Amino acid sequence: MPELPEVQTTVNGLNETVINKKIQSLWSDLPTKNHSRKNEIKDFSFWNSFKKKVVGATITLAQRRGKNILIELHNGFTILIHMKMTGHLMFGNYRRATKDDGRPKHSWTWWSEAPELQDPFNRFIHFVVTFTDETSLVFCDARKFGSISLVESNKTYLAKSLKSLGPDALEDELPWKEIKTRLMKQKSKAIKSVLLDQTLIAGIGNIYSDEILWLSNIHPLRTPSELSDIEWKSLTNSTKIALHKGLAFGGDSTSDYRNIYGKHGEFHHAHNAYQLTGKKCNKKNCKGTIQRRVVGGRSAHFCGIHQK
DNA sequence: TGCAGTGTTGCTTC
DNA sequence: CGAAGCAACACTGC
Repeated sequence: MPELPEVQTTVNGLNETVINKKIQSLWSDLPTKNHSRKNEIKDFSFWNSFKKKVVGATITLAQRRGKNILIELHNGFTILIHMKMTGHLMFGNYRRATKDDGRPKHSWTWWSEAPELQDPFNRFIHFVVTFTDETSLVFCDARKFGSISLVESNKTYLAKSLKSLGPDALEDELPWKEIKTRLMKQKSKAIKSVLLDQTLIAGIGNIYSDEILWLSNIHPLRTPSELSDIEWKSLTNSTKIALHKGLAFGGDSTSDYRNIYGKHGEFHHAHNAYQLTGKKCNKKNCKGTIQRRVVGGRSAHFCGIHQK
């Protein structure tokens, strides 16, 4: 489930692999006629105009805003990718699978000789950028929730998915007072839900919100209006710690996340709360047990003893 | 076997 | 207006 650390890991990988590569061709099995998602490649007519603008272009830079990936091209356009729940990008020597690969066509559309890129999830590759040197960037997305679109690079602020984003959760100059002011805009909602609101602060998802609240000793049902300044400072500090820890572990592969080289992240071995229902709380001297409870339609995992 | 659960976002409904 | 529910999709686990 790509959240800020996973998206940043992917963006770092893109900058290590695809910069200055020229796009030779595009393939996708997502576009269908008259898809309701206009301005995404899922819509057949958009896919045709997308190809016209992107084929022949050279990649100059990859960036992240919240959970969005921006791939800038030299020709003034930027490819916008959101991985949603199960998406991930991988780079390598891929080719269309053939009968000789010994696998049923329907379960293995693209193939790579590299052992680390031979992943069962590869049967969910739905979008492929092939470069002039015959390497490829593939987008793998089991549930097809991901979105791919195109914007003019100097008008990214107009893109629907970007214009309403709050400040980035990893922005260096984001003091606790700023976070307090932003999150107080939803002062009577559960803090768990408020942390997930991308318009208030961008990049936090369900995994890291659980970890942040566990670290800052705050119960997920507390509301912003109840928090003391000490707790706001703690929340701010914990946000940085949890996200940097996720980054240091190369992201979280609880679900199907892979980095650009096809490797798992390791953060799911380092959780203190997320999906640890029934486990003893790891907090020093805490006798609590992790419990699960639905908050604002999402599952929250927390320790009912030290999170108050 | 069947169905709840899994995350993210945006749209619809009340 | 805001909150709640649902759709997009596929697979896992009970």
